[in-house]
Amino acid sequence: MNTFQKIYEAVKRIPKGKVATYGQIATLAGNVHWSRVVGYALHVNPDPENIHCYRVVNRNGEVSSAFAFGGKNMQISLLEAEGIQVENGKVDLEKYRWRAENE
DNA sequence: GGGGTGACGCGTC
DNA sequence: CGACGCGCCACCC
Repeated sequence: MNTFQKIYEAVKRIPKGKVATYGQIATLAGNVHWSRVVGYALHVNPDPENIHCYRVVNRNGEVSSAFAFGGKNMQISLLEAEGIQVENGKVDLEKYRWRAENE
């Protein structure tokens, strides 16, 4: 199991209508310090259809500005389509943050 | 083979 | 409360 593979698995675990932070993904993948690798892993995103990278937001709940797969607006639209309210490019982590430890 | 960078996170100043 | 630095891993030059 490669590091990237773990990250992808963690991202795929994010349920519909929920979002996860890079830190969450990094923790689920193995180490919280992999936050950078998580970003890079999603950057290469070999399987965007299965890897819902748009559900991953930074620690502030804000979508990545470098999300160039269709524009930041596209990511927000996808999140709203799942029932996630996005305000000013940010989501309410207190309400929409996926809590893996609660599963 | 070595060095620098990157869709980040957290602690400290 | 805002800004800066350090740490981790993988990829590119």
